[in-house]
Amino acid sequence: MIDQKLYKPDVIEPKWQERWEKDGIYQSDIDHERPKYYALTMLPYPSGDLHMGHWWAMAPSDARARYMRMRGFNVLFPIGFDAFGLPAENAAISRNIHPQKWTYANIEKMRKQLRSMGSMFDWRREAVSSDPEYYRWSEWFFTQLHKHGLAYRKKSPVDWCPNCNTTLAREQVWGEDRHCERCNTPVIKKELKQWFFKTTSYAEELLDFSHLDWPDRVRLLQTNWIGRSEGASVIFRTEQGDPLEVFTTRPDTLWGATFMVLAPEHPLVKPLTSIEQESKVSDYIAQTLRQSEIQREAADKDKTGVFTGGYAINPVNGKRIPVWIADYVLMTYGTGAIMAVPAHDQRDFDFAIKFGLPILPVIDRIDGLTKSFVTRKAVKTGFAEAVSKSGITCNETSEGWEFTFTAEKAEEYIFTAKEYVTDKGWVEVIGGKWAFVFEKEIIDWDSVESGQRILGLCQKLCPETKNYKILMEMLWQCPFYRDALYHDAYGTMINSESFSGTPGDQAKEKVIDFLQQRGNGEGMVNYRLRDWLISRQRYWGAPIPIIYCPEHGAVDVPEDQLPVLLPEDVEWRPTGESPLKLHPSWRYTTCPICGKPAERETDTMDTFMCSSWYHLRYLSPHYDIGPFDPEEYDYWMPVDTYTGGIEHATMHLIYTRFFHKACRDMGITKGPEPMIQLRNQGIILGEDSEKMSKSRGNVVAPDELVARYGADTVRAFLMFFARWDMGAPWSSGGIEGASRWIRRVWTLFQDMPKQGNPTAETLKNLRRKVHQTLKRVTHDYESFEFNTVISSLMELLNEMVKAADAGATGSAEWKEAQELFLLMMAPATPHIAEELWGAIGKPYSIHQQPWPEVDEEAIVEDMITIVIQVNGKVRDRITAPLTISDEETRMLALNREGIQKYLEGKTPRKVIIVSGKLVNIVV
RNA sequence: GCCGAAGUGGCGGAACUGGCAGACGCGCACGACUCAAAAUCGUGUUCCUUCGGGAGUGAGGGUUCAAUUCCCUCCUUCGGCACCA
Repeated sequence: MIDQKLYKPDVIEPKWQERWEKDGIYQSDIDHERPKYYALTMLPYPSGDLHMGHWWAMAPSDARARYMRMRGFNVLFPIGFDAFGLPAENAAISRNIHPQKWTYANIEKMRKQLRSMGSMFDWRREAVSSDPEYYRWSEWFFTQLHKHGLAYRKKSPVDWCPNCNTTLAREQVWGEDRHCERCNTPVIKKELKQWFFKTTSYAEELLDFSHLDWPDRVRLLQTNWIGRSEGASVIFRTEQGDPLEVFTTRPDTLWGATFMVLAPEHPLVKPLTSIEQESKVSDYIAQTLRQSEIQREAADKDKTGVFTGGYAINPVNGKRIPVWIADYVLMTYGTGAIMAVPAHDQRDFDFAIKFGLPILPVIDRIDGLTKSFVTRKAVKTGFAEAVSKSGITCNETSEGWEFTFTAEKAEEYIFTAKEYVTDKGWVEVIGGKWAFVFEKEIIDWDSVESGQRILGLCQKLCPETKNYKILMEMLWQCPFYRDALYHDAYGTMINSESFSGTPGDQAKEKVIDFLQQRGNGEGMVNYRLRDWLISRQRYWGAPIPIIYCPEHGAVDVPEDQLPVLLPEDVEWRPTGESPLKLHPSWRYTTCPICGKPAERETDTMDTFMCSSWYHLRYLSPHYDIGPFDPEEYDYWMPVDTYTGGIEHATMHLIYTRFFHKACRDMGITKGPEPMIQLRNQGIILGEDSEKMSKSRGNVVAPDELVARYGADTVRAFLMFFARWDMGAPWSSGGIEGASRWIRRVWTLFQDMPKQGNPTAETLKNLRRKVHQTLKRVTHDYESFEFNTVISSLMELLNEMVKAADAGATGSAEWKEAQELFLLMMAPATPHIAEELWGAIGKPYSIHQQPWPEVDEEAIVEDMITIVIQVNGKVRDRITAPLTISDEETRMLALNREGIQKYLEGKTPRKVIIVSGKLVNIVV
């Protein structure tokens, strides 16, 4: 008897796990009588140990899947392993274990650990991406994409990790020093011929989230990642006649394009480079490449660049403009070339000032800010006074006068300036109007040429300005002007021939029409998103099923020959070459078309390929006439709830959406999206608030906790101790609270019913609390607020303990309370719930019971507390029946003794009554 | 620099739609049980206080009878992007 009273998770947990497994209560099969629910948690990588992060991700997801099951859904909650990838291969190199052996041993260990969690995984549907029966279909998908023109091969510079000896996707390169995602080694560049998937073909559709219930945060991350920008492609020509295409978001500034900048890697750099500039250009290219190897990003932001010696023709005005190269133009974005509009782009402005390139404003300022700085020798006495008559005030400094006014005043100002200007200087107007007033003439600065003429005149009058190459450089020296020289807002076009005067809101559109008519360009949308590089120079991945034939090129391995199996006997040399390249018999084969000698592709696929469709393989992991059984697909897909870490927002979650859409267009899948609802959990940090890692020694091992407290306690604590979507640093002390709670529950259910005479009120209150809790818990499971599920159950337990003390244990209300309590805790702590469910004489299994219904009537409080405030401060409370009217409330409140003293005999100015809640008396 | 999220007791966190801030738990203190300790149970626990009250949700302002909640400015932390044409 005493034994029975002790809570022994190490006994009851394995007992129930075995029973559930034996009875197959978590096997999910097609059942058209019940609504389906596909709950999916992101598949783990078999690193060898199930860590706290896995539990944190999976246990609450499991609880919710269980809850949905009790709600009457036919729930599929599968699991599997993302079993290809680098760590296995690194282990092979460093510890001389075959990746396969390492991986499968890890999987075996993790299966055990996962089972100890007591989750409702349907293990019959487990899929392992490194099984030939799995990667056969990864290869098959590649073939399909290739056939439909969505997979292609191109030579391109790739990021290369010298430590992992592999290509890295852009997404796998992190930080300012551009280090490898996995091992933190700084990456270098390498040119390789690689396979890509055309994710960019789906860029526009990927921006449409209208079918998805996904967190705003993820949608925003994806939107930024895809990086759509609207503008135009404009075709310039080099002087030699080669077309030079640029992408610009500001076609309205075309007349201000005073030079061009190409990425150093741009193919036209060579033909454009003049003999004189050749060495400088090649030096610069070399320097850029070297820098990118080290820390190009971290380098100071000072613009660097070199003139090629070549020129291009601006298609709108036929102007001949110099072509430069600079590292701030990236070959990987747009066309790798830009038209530089220094007056309206910060980077171009900095570049032009630094290298003395012409700057011409072509967009009017919307704020009209106009400035003029006048030196003493430039004007006759009385100038400031004369100007002040126009209502323009000035700030006098030791060197002269600073005038700030609006564009409307400019003409009047210039008129006055003309009267007062001397032959020793000039008066300039900049910002809302660009003009220089000399004694002999007024020159509008409306073209590059007039700018140069003005500068020439200034240099004659003021020899100190001799060093300036361009007018803007001279103005830039004056700090007073800085905020008026450059802007990037849309505004009325100026200095743009017949387009001058076009309002800012129409400018872009009109210029694009004009370009289109003349065949010089067109409206265009550009994306930051790039195609997905899937080639990996590694062994432990799904082989890319391609054979290179000298005659027929890249030929797909025929479907009936899939999978291309990984050879098991490979040699490990950390040379950077895939071990597949070193394998003599595997590599050489014959062409499927002509039968002549040919070579296999030796690269394998990125593991994101495997994880892009695992949710489909779960449906029928052993199906061998297709990647999945269409019948299963039609029943289960799409995934209803997908849970996992936010860190996959821009990689996995974009790839899997792309994959689904591409497959849809190939007739393989259906519907717009693969996963309808997405919820992200936060991250569990170490107790020191740092990321858990072996090197920091702050890793919390779930196995130890399970051994000490039991899985139910660990599950309950994980659900309770922090907001699931936020995560938090681990708190080792806190688990005691969950443990205590579990044991108190156990104790309460072990106690024999006491004799007692509970009052009707006690029983009513108990029932009310039970149903209030049910309402809350139901809501919280629905909305992934797991911490308050547990805290509500803790509150209920406290109430039940009180009710038991008040003698309620023999009542029907008590019985109901016990039942509902167990049903509510069942998803969170499945083992103890099952055990106690049996103990109170209910039939096995609690996990096959329906979720209870809230009795709304039982929830209603009959007596309510109304707060009485005076001037917004709580001064008193009254208890009143629920049915109390506002007028009664008012009278009651005003007549309270405790309130009278705050009123000091004064009549309240206003009394606000919130029915049944609060009275606020304003005095 | 740009975009986004968060900031509440000693700690994790709670608070529905603008209506009693601090639920629940940890920790701590005191008490009961015990030879003793652990466990368990009970009581208390935002701060200040002259014990009347007063202050208080990162800081400052605003709207309102009433603000953790709405608006503006700023600070800090975290995440993402970053010469994106």
